[in-house]
Amino acid sequence: MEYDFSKVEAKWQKQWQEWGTFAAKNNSPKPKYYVLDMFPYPSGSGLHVGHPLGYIASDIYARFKRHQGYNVLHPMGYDSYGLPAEQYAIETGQHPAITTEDNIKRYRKQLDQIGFSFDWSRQVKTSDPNFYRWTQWIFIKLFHSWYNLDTNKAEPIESLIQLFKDHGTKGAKAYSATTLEFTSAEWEAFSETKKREVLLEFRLAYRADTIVNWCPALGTVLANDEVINGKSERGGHPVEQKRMMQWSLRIRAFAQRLIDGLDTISWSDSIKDIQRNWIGRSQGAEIEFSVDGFVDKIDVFTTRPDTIFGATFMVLAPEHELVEKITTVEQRSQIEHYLDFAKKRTERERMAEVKDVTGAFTGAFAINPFSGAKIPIWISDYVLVSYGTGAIMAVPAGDERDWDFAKKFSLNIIPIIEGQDVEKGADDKKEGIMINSGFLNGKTVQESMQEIITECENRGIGRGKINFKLRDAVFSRQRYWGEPFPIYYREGIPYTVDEDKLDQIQLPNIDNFKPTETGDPPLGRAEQWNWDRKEGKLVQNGKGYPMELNTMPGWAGSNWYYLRYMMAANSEHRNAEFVSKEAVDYWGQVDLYIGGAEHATGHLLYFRFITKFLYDLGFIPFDEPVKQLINQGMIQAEDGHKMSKRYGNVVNPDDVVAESGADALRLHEMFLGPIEMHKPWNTKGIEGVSRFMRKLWRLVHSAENNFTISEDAPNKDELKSLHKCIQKISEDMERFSFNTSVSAFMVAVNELTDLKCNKRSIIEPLVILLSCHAPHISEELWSKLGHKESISEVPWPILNSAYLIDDSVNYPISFNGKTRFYIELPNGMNKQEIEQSVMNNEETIKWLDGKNPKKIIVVPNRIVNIVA
RNA sequence: GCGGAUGUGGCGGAAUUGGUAGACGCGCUAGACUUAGGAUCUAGUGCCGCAAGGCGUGGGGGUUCGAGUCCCUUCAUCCGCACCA
Repeated sequence: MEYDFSKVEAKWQKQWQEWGTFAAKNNSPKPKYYVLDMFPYPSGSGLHVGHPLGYIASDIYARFKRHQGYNVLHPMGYDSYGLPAEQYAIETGQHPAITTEDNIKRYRKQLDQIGFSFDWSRQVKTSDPNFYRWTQWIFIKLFHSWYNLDTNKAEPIESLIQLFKDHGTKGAKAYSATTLEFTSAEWEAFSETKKREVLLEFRLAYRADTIVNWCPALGTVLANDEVINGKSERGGHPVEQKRMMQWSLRIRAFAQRLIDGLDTISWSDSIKDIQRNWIGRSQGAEIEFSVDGFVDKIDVFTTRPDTIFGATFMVLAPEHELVEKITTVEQRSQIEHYLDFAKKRTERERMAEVKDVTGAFTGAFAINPFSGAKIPIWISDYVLVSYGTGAIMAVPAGDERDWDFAKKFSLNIIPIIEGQDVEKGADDKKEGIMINSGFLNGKTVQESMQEIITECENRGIGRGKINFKLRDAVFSRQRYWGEPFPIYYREGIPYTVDEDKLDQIQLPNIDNFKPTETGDPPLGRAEQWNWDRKEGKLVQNGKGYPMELNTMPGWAGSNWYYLRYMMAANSEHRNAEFVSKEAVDYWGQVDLYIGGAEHATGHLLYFRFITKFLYDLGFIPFDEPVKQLINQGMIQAEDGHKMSKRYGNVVNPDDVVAESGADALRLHEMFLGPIEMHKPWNTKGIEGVSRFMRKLWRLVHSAENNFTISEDAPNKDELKSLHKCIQKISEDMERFSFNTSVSAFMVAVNELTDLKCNKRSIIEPLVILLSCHAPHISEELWSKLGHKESISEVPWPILNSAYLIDDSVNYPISFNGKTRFYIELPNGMNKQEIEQSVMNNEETIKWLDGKNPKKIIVVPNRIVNIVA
């Protein structure tokens, strides 16, 4: 046997562990670099060959940065709370804590044998009480905070209470979903309970009766990003809309900052666009319409206030609060019929039947505040209660949906921009000259847009307004395997457990993970799940105050886990703070984050939000978690399908490592293609990288497998091969082009094999270059070369570009852009000299065939093109 | 419908600023060594053609001495959002 990878790899993995080679130090004179992976959910099926792709890439980069002299933080952990473990528990009765621990052991074993340079001493598990007490602590901070629109940041709730005391609601520009008005005297007169109720409207973690995604099969509510096409992300079960009392996080308050922050970070355009789209900012105006015969007004949101003279009817969402009130006796049965229809229609049906216009007339009329016209008020489910005001002014000349609606129900269509043909369809272009629009006639669309808003403001019936699609994040789940809320209830009002008592609020042990017979979440089965305030501990049910029965969603822990890694395992503050000031000041933002793009609207949005929140409160010195993000592509199965147990096409990295070794797996995964692309696995192809490593091994081993190294001085060709490789690998590292570096290694070893080069001065730097991709064989050769320390912190080889320059250049000679032959010319000739040599060449004369060239283009060191 | 990405040999892919298209690897063909080889080595391998030569980066057009690369247009595939007023 030539190179015994299994022995060598096991040896170095053990050695690194003994040496503590990859432990990051929290006090180091070196510059810091933080390379983070998205930590895995430890599922029962273990890792397949696609999972380590991003980990290999980040590991290569982390190792590269160590060679460059950085103090690198490269941690790993487990996102160990979540649905699958609990589903498994319901099916088998196995406690999720046990299965999760088993899965973690298996993951660790799988990860270890790939040779990652993780600092395992900093490992986090989101289901570990020492971790989740800080997830609970952040929740408490959210609960006790509000969003100040004056300072444009989150602040402790005490400052809002002070403003209410001093000035009532007049004093505070506070973000809230509702509009409340009271004076300071009224505030002071409120009961304690009333005050708490009012504050709940402003807290960043709040409990409210809202329409949520309810998944009956999973028995829990889900956040918007956990619902894909009307089905649950986990399990693919149907999801319905339901009104329920739930905890939410007021992420909407941060919508604008979440958009603005994208300009400050290097993430892919596609992820940024997905987030912008999801946040869904749109600029327009909110305008008030009065209802004929009622004192009530209807607010509408529109992005085209300029078209208001063309608003010939109005449409309310079926759930709009005024529908009941304004419906006339004659129209009552029709409206009730439609409400019934709309209620029964599922989200999926509604989405599938977009083309099919439906609606009903309330019998009521609104007054167009500008044209003065009486316009009919309809209801239809194409208007969504959750967006804008749940009501629109319909301008059929300018909006396709309004046009379809008007056509279907024979409603009036008035052209408002010159040249519109309202018989053919709607025209939504923002250009042209206004007509039929009173004082706007003759003005451009752009002018009118601003004028109408100004006029609305003057008349007190409207104002400019920005709307967001982003909805607050539903934060409670009717599940067991998650963080318990540090919340108890007095008279139905939520109170937080004191921060210093959080060690008491651990997930209680139960043995049945289904909802209770009364429909409560599984925590309803816990025997001691009431809070004794005075003693500061959990007590038997029936005593004290009842605790919250919901748990937090799967993504609660990943909101902030990257900060916890900064705390060294032996830090004295570890149990006193979620992260120490020294640690977060030193490590700062994550410099490089690698993970899947599927988290674009979930984790990657939520943890930006929580980062901004913690920044506002002064706990951390930055408001974006990650400077640079890379989304690795998926490795598909060889048949082009997604790798999945269902198709039986899963390739297990354990098998690959057993058969070809960890270095081969690492090199092969990188060699498959660019890190961000999806690409199929190729079982045969791994032979190529294995051959490459054997070839490298043979370069410095005799036929009898004895290590042989020459101390001779290198020649020009050998130096050129090496320095070409230094240049290529260094450039590839900076642009994360790990596939091309593998080919550069192969080129170098092929060339050195041809040159029969086993010289120390060439092999040593080459092994350093390779050590990021294939650390085991590199470490072995490094030690054979006589070094006692690990290769991992040896300085990166320095490029000398003088070695790259050749004595001569082989010029392709092309005629009209087509290469015909080559001429070898000495390096350093100027344009005239090159042209002279080419024109005197007999091949050139032959190809010119007596003609005079019209033009000769000489690009030194590149090409000569003759235009004949 | 809106937004984003990707199209290059039999396959994965390379070509960083417009300058030798197909690096590197897989596969395939032939040969060497071998009792044997899924080991190793040598040579070859974009397509058509005996050759000279011609054609080639999804399709069509353009700019340029020169285009995979820039511009216009079109098609296909994948991903995200979707009656968002």
